[in-house]
Amino acid sequence: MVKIKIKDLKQIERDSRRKIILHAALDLFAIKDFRSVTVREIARHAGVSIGTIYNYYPNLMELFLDVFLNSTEEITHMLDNMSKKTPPTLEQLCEFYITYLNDNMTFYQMMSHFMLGGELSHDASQKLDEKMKELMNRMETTLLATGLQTDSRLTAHALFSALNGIMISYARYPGKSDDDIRRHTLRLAKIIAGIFTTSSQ
Amino acid sequence: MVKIKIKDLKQIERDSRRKIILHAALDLFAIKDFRSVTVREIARHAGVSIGTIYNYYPNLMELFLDVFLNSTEEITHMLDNMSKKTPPTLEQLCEFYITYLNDNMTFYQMMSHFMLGGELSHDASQKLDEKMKELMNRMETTLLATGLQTDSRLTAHALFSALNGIMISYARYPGKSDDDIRRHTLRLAKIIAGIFTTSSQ
Amino acid sequence: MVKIKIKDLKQIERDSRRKIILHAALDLFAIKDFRSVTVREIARHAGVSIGTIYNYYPNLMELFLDVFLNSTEEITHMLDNMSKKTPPTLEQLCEFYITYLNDNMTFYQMMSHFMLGGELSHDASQKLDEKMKELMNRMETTLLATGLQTDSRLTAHALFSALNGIMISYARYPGKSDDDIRRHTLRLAKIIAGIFTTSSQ
Amino acid sequence: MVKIKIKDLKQIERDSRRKIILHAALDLFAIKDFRSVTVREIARHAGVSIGTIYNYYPNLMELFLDVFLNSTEEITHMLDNMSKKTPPTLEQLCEFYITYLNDNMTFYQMMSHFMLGGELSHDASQKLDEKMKELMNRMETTLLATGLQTDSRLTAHALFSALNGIMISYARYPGKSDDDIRRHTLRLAKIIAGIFTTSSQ
DNA sequence: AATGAATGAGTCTTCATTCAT
DNA sequence: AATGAATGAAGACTCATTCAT
Repeated sequence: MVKIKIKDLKQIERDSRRKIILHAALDLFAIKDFRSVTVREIARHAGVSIGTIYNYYPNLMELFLDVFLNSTEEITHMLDNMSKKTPPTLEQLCEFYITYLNDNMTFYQMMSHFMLGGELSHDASQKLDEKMKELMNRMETTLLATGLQTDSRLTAHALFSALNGIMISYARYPGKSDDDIRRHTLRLAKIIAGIFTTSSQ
Repeated sequence: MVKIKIKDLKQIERDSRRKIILHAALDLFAIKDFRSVTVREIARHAGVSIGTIYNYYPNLMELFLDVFLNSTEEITHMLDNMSKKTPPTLEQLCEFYITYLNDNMTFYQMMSHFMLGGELSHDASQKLDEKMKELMNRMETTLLATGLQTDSRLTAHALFSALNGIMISYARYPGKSDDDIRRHTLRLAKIIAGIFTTSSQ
Repeated sequence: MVKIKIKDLKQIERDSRRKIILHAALDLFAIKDFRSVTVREIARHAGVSIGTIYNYYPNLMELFLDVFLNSTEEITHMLDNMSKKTPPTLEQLCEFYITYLNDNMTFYQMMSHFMLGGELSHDASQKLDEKMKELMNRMETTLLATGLQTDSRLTAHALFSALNGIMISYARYPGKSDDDIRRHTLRLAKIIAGIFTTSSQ
Repeated sequence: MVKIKIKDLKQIERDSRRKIILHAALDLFAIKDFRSVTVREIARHAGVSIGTIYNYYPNLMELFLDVFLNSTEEITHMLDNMSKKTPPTLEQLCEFYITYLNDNMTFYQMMSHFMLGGELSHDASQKLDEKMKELMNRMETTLLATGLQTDSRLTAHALFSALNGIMISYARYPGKSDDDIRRHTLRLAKIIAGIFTTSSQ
């Protein structure tokens, strides 16, 4: 009994330290491109040693992936919370997602990175796909609620694609402020929502 | 008279060597992630010295950008050629673009890179935007031909976003062959085309 | 208690390794111009990796500066040791300094480098000036002991200048052996000493 | 007859182009450390091609040396012109030389470079020594006029050394303006002049 | 004589990862 | 479990000089 408790405590401690590292990384991504963040920086920012980082992650990529997966989870949770009161309309879903992307550019950069070039271990790949599927489920649910009759899964993919694509087109617009970009990408999100809604009905 | 000819010849030679370098790079991108291609590799592959690379480009990024801009131009040209006979339908346009992306994954990776994190010089940024606009023009034209009445520019952006987004979602699908991915992304392209067509009419 | 000791030991080890690097550099300077010594050479000569060099110095220049500052300190210490028995006469001081310069040509080259073109960080600049002042103090003391009444600081500067200048004029004399140069510069040192002595009294 | 004239004209043209290159280099040295000036820069600034530079100088070092020797000659000429009216006092000589050094820091940097590390060809070395001797002659003459009886050559060397040394001590004084440095080095020059005068009499 | 593109050896520096303590 | 010094492969880029035209 006592043993189990200690074990649990240890696990809790381990988890919390892991979270500290995670958030240290996240903090840094807010101020610079994640590809240029170094282990040393993360260690210093987290107040731990470099070696400790490697006690929690086999390599940097896995840490980055963990940050990404956590964001994906966060999005899913937030969507679920939204749904508790009233299921969101397609437009609300799109707005929410684009707002999240604007607030977390790193999330989008990482998605690009992992979905395209990322050399992921089989295990990591598995986890990634799982989280993505959960996110896709929420999109499909909303699409179905909108009245979509056929190909709901494919259409969810198309919607997901469309929303992600918005950032690629507008995240970097020369001479525009962050606010301009936010406003513009939201407008595009509404258009996408409108098109998918019309065509669903 | 002779002088002018010599000058021209020099320019031609310069252009052709530039192209050799460009294609050497392109070749390498076919077998490995462009971010991991080195100057040395490109030089060796092009049959020139490292120094020569820097005689044509101030740095690696500019070379990469040139490769990207050339691809963008190529797409635009191909679209224009298609249009000469019969203006393409929206579905044809989408199919064409996704096919191109499947054949040139590097193009998509570069787009991600430059549109998101790429530290471009003002000059480079300018060129990039210009080429993107030209591509957007073609999309808008097709959308208008489909019967779209309002917000044609914004809708073109939305379409462009949606198509680009397809790759992010499916370029890397665990355990799927290139052919599977091609088939799948094309199916998504058709769905997107369908949705945009329906909503335009 | 034990902890403190371990800490101390670590510091000692760190200092000693730093010294190893320092002396490896110094060794190399004896056989070739310090501006042409590479990190690789120093690393190999010190028996450490290149990375280790950068663990101790942020860049090559700082290492070079450290070598220079150590020499300056060495001179100051040697002068202090000389003074313990009997304060040196002006002539002895001049002889000693010129002898040191002959034995350590790199010291003089570095002085030229850092005092003229060296792009030093503010911090480095500070350290440099501090050490130079300490050296100047010794010169001033000896001048005062010689009977100088006025402008002792300025005169110390003038003396320092004059001695340094000797090397610029004679370190490289075509067709002369090291011994010839040593003899010649020492003769000039004596003349300088004589002039400053006469004029002080 | 005609042939000779053409030959002469060619020589004149050659000389004038050489001078253009020389002054282009000199111009650049005014704005940046001579060690960081590249052949390309000089060529561009002179309005000639890189190849042309190498038609006039076997390598960069020789060009730098030429710049240096020209400066030395200039100093000698200026001293001779001063002497035409009234032979300068020792103080005037010192003031003049230090003023020149302040106005032409590159001259001093080059002197350091060539006298210390410069890998000069035998021929170049010869030329260098010759010019230096001529400069030394002027110093000796003035010293003799001041009343110096013995060791005039050695004392001239000592004087030369002392003056040169002034710059090494003060060319880089942290937080001082160019004007401050000029004033300070001139003050030191006067002290040197005073000391050498007193001791000569 | 003038040109300037081509050359490529050689430089400093970075940084993920390891492993002895 | 935590530490952080050591490692060293690898990269982009420079620039004096050459030489075919």
